[in-house]
Amino acid sequence: MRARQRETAIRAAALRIFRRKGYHAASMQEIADAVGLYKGSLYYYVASKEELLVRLFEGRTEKVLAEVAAAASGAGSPRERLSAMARAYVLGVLRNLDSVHVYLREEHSLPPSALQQVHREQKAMRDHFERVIVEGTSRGDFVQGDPKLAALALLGMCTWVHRWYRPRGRLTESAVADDFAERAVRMLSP
Amino acid sequence: MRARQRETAIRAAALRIFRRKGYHAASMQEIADAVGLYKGSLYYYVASKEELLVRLFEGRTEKVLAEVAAAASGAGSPRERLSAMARAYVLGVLRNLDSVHVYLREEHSLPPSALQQVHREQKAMRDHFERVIVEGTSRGDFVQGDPKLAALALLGMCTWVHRWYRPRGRLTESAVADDFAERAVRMLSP
DNA sequence: ACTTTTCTACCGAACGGCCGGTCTGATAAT
DNA sequence: ATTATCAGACCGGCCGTTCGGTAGAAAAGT
Repeated sequence: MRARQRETAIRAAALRIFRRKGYHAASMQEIADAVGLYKGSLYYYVASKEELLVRLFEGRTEKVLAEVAAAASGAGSPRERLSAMARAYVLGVLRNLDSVHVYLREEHSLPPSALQQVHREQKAMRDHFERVIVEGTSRGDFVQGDPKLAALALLGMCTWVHRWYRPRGRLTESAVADDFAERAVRMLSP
Repeated sequence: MRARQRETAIRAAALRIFRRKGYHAASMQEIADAVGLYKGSLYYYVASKEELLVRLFEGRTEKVLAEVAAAASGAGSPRERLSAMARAYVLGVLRNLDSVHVYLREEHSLPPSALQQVHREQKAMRDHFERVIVEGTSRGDFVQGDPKLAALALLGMCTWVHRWYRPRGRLTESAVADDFAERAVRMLSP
């Protein structure tokens, strides 16, 4: 009931503020102000500032990781699958800009165990791409080359959209995702 | 004389520490410890923590910006020039990993005027790439497409190397730069 | 040659302020 | 009456910053 909404509101405010100012520069007071509470009252919902940050990381990559995994092991040629993966990934980034910013920027403000989890997720994402790239290369669909480097190049290109995309700008999320999916495939095609 | 060395040492320590912990999480005490001074003594060399950060940004992009500009307006086909630009850019990133990390991560810890300067530099870099891409496209060397998006994709891919490159790892700086230069061209080739 | 002053580089204590976090008594809802 | 929720004062601690002081070298005066 009300408590649930509060908790959601607190998390949402924290995410917004952490993105804008960074975790360390943000104060619990600001978050409290944003949800209309006094600082002390936050601790009814949250054990600590750090725990709040950790919670913001939890489950954030689940959805896009699942989508990319599905595209990776779906039907179609490696080219088609890679395109779908890139598209899903870019859309995942664009639809969660605040999360992505915090996820990438505050990684090392996390306690060790949470950091490990983040690294596992990132590796899982890389592995999906690498697998499809290897497969496509062995079939001759993709140019020869270091598949690890290829995956990193691709993910870099797609991750970076979070730094320049403006939600109410010239381009829709879909337009960017489509364009980048095409580029991803072309980058690997002979 | 000695003062000069101290100042250099302070900046170097600050850069290292800002990269490892982030600007706000780092304390003047740590920087003082790293150079063997008391934190109060730092203020003999530096007006404030913020000024220290600003100084770390100063002139950081000058060299690579000049190299990329030279490659952009050099001889050769757009393909060759773009390749040289990407190579120069990647090398610039790889050879200044600490600076790049701080540059990208602490951008918005800067006072407004310094932030403006950073944005100008970033725009200048984008413009160089965009110009060559437009030229190559009009000559038919590159595929049709949004040149702004192309530049952003390319720069994203190349900038992202700072997140995964390990100086004493498997790959030399040159190997990565060469590989990425090739990928950059391929991404735009029909 | 010897004394005195000036300057540089640094010390180290202290300061005000804000931080994350705690505590308690009041309030509002049931 | 009981319980869930919150207001607001409060704490210790660390933060960036200031500042009076000083050792020692260099420069100037005699």
